[in-house]
Amino acid sequence: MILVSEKNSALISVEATLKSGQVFHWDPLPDGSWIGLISDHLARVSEKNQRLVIDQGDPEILNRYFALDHPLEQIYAAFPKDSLSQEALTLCNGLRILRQPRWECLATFITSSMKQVAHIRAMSIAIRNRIGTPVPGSPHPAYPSFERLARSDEKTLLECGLGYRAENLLKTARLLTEGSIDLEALQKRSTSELRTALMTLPGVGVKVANCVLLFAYERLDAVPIDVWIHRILLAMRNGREGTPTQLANYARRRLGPYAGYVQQYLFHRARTDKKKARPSALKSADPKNSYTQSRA
DNA sequence: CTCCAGGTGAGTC
DNA sequence: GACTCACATGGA
Repeated sequence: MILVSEKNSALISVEATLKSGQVFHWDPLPDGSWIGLISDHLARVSEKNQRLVIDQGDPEILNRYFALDHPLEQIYAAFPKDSLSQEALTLCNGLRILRQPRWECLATFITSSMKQVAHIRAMSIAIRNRIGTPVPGSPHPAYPSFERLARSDEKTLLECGLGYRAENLLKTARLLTEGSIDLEALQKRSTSELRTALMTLPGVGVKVANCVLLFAYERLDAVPIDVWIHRILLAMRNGREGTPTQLANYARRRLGPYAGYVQQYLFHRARTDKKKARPSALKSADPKNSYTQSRA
């Protein structure tokens, strides 16, 4: 057992990080630890005193994956001062934006459209069980490479519950196999060039592209705007609607230099809120939603 | 039963 | 650019 983050005291909440809807490839074990695959690298981790404990796996790979070098103090200092952002910060303290393998992240988010987090995970596990490559000790096979997935067919993916997303995932896997786009080489491009390139792939619109930018390319200012974040932005604007472009600009200004981080805290907070912050709850004149009055 | 979910792409103005 | 609509699936 290795206490990785002891030296630099890197704060982390493993549970918030792994359950925040940025990754779908970890399973909780009865003893409180988590087992998962990073590509085909098997790892088991747990948490002690808000520090990462590596029970199994390569520390170098895991350090990088869990982004223990992200300057959380600096990121927290840059959080907006409104009460909703500050509440999310308190409730999700230690949540880190991962550095995920590009393809896995891209593939899972192509399947994410109009699906709940639990469904996305279910589809991913179905794909892994069906056409993934087995890894000894792992509860599920590794996610198939794009070359491997490209050799599959639409019928198989439909049987994994993908519905209309099957065609998009298959086409994207085939484009990558043909070499039309090199996911690794794209790392060197500017954020906007990278976003444009990703959006040429079937099933990748601006929201999925921003997820991949944030979760796999370390563009910490990228803000995916899904239905939850859309609702929150509206509340921050006192209900004032806007075009997608206007809301994106607003989010960037309002959430600051680490807008992607703030967004993930807001997203996780909203989804795990015991009060079940449904659309109606956010729009209501409930005095608890006092953040609607605050300004950064 | 209806409603919703980490949206996208095609058609249209 | 922005708006409208269809698109499969499964849980609440």
